[in-house]
Order: sequence, then C-alpha cells, then structure tokens
Amino acid sequence: MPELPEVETIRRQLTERIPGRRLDRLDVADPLITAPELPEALAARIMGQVIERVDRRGKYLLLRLDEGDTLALHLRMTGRLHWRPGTPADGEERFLRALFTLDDGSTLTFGDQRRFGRMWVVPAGTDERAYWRGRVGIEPLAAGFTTDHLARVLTGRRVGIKAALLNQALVAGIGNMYADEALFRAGIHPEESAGEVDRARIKRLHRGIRDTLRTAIREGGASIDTYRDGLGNQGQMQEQLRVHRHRDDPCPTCGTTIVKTTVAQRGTYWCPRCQPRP
DNA sequence: ATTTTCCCCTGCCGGC
DNA sequence: TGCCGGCAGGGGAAAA
Repeated sequence: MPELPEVETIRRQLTERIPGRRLDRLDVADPLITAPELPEALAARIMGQVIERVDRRGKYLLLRLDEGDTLALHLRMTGRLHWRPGTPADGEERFLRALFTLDDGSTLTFGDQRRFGRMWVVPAGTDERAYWRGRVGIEPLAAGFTTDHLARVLTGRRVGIKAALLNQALVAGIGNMYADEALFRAGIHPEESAGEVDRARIKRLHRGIRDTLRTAIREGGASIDTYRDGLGNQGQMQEQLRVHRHRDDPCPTCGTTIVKTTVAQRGTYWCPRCQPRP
C-alpha cells in the first residue's frame, strides 16, 4: 500500500512533469473520489489554475496551484496516480476514478480498485500548520525528527509500539509495511508498550525508521500488491523487505522462522528471536 | 486525553 | 467447477 516512500516516489516523478501545466479538464468517473464534496464543485474551483509545485505531507500528495489553492490527494489502500504524455487508451486504466487533462495534452489519472482514495481542495489562505495539527505529525525524514523527538512522542504511551508508529499524528507516513521493517531493524517486539521502550532502542528505532524509508525511496517504493509509481512502473523495495510478507521464511539475521500475528488489527511480521518480548 | 472498535470498499484467494 | 467467507489496511468517526 502506498506509504511515505511510495507517495514520495510519485511526487518526484510528477515534479519533473507537471509544474507549469494548467489544469484544463477534469473528468470524474466515480463521484466518491471527491466525497463528501461533489466533483463539479471541486472541478469548478481548480479548473484553469496552473500547477506550481508538488509537495508531500505524510502520505498526502499536494498539488500547489497558482491561485493559492492546494489539491490534496490520498491514495489510501489501492489508489494509483499515473501521468502519461497523452490520453490513456480505452480500458488502459482498469479502475479509473478521475482523469485530469493538462494544457499540453498530458494526463493524470487517479485509479482506485477499492474506492477509498480521495481528493479535495485545501483553500487558499489556509493555515496549513493548524490544518494538519493533531492529524499528521512530524516528517520522519526532516531534520527535526531526532531521537529526542521520537522519545518525546512515545513518552507515556501505553499502546503497543507498532500502533504508535501507525498513528499518523505522532510520526507521519509510516504504514503497516514500514512499521514492521523499522521494528525489525531496531529489534523491538511490535507489542511492547510504546512508553516502555528504553532510550537505546528508541535510538535504534529512529535509525531503523529513517534507514528503511530512505532505502524504500531509493528503490522506488514496494510493489507487493497494487502499487505502481507515477509512470505506471513497479518499485523494487519488495526485494529488500526483511520481514514484511516473509512469513515462514528464515530471518535474514538469525535464521529463525519469521512469524505473522495480528497486532493493532494489522497483519504483522516479525522475528521471535531478534525481536523478543521484553 | 487516549485508546479501541467499527466502518468504508471490492478483487482475490483458499477451502469445500 | 463454482460458490462463498474471509482477508487486505489507510484513516476517520464513534465509542469506551
């Protein structure tokens, strides 16, 4: 599923292609994509605006428009954004929900098998710091994300450490897959209470998060399910995953069989030896 | 305030 | 072969 590295990969690809282009047309095939707003209202608001920049906040992709509006998109589980130099052929996008046509004839499609994906406008003049506050926490690859910061957001939390990592309000952009990978690298059991992880292991976790995310970006994201990048290609990170989706495989560190359990209502992969329950 | 549960969706897969 | 229940997990609302 698209997590921070996957969204970042798409952001970088779009950044090379769509800034400077004007939004000429929006065809919405599934009105759920703009819910609870109506597609017509969204289209009326953004049509004719020029895309100035493509940003990312956690798993949100943000198209900055020249009248100050921001078009925010979230791919949720199965969403795909695909830029093409021209119009997609009929049936080329199996789960097409929306199609943007830009002023040079290129297109951006929003496909989504399970229809959880959404897009909406963050209006010009919005205080974005306030807008995201309480909902989306610090960017884990930003300079401000230090071991101290991670320790601070985990302090006093009774929930399991994996649940804490999945909480977007604490640290932005980590999903089920990279939570598993980061905890494995840090040698932490996914169900250990977040507030009880000691300093030395928080430091390892901080490093594990950043190393995992950086590697995943370098590999262009992980195509374990439906993920494709902004050009329709698969990523390569699935080859580098050490525990996630590796049930019954030997641990790459110690050879112990990787197990899969349910933690925080999510399928969770971990090594019983490298990640002992404290 | 924090934590837990439920819900939204639908293609796919294993079991019978 | 075909039917069917269960699974996948992002985030937000509601409940505890």
